Amino acid sequence: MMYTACMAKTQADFSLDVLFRALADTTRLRLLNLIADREICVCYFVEILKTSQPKVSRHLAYLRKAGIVASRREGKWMHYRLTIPKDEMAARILRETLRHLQERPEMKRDVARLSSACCAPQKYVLLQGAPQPVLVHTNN
Amino acid sequence: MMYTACMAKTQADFSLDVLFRALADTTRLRLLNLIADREICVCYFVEILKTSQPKVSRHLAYLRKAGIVASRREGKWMHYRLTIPKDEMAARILRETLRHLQERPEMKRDVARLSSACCAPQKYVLLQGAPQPVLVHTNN
DNA sequence: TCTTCATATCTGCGCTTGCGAATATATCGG
DNA sequence: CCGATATATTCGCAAGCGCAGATATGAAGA
Repeated sequence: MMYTACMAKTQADFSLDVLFRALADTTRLRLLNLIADREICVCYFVEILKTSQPKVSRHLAYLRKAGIVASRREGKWMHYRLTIPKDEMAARILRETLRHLQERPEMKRDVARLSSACCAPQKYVLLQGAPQPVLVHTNN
Repeated sequence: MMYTACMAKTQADFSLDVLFRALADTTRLRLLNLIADREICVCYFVEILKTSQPKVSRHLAYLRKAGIVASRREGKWMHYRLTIPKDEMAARILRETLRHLQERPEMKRDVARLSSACCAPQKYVLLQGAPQPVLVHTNN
């Protein structure tokens, strides 16, 4: 039987290493940190991480297939948000990880850059007219 | 500058994704679970995981380079033990992960098999004369 | 020194992953 | 329908990883 990351979402056969593979990349950790407590659209990731749009999309797709984020389309824009895995242990580890990430200087810097980009989107050509990130309540 | 996993041990430039890559494999998770609270020699891993010795050695080397385990030679035998990373966040995530692993049925089964192998090593040809695992105190 | 045992490393192969570049899809306004 | 914009996917390549099998190293004993 072929085994893909997206099949690991059920409680019974979830294996932790799927989660860890998803977390084992700096770009994805930065994305997750930004996404942790707000719904945010792709163009902001591109702007904050100062990287290419396909790269961001690819990593977001990876996280989506791993069941950690979900997306929602609103017109031209795609909004991404965190989805806590059903598996209790995975959920705990993910929450703990996000909590720790938020203490890291580089991660704080990303969030700060996001705020300033939202306050002055006219400075960022790509962000003009883009829907602003929205803080959400998660059971952190 | 070349960047290798073993360089990530210092507090300053430690990146979490190194830890996550080390955890992103089922064999390594099983090894870590067995190693979590005892010092144990390679031949037991081979016997419990029912896999090849080179495979076990390779994964142990991977964990060693990631700074998660350390080894000690005693005559012919190599003993492996857990080493909590210096980085506080990595340490916490690792401890939390190990705690969770211990609740998983497959992981419990491994530990049970280890006990029975230790109680009756004469049943296991490869383990005759091998030094028995020793429980250790970690700051879990 | 020769042999044996325990463990580590190397070799070659296939699979996965990450990347940039190019291209495709989807939505919107005209 | 057409062009522009936002995002996703595909392609080709290079690097990394996991594996089995073979070989090397290191320690102990005859």
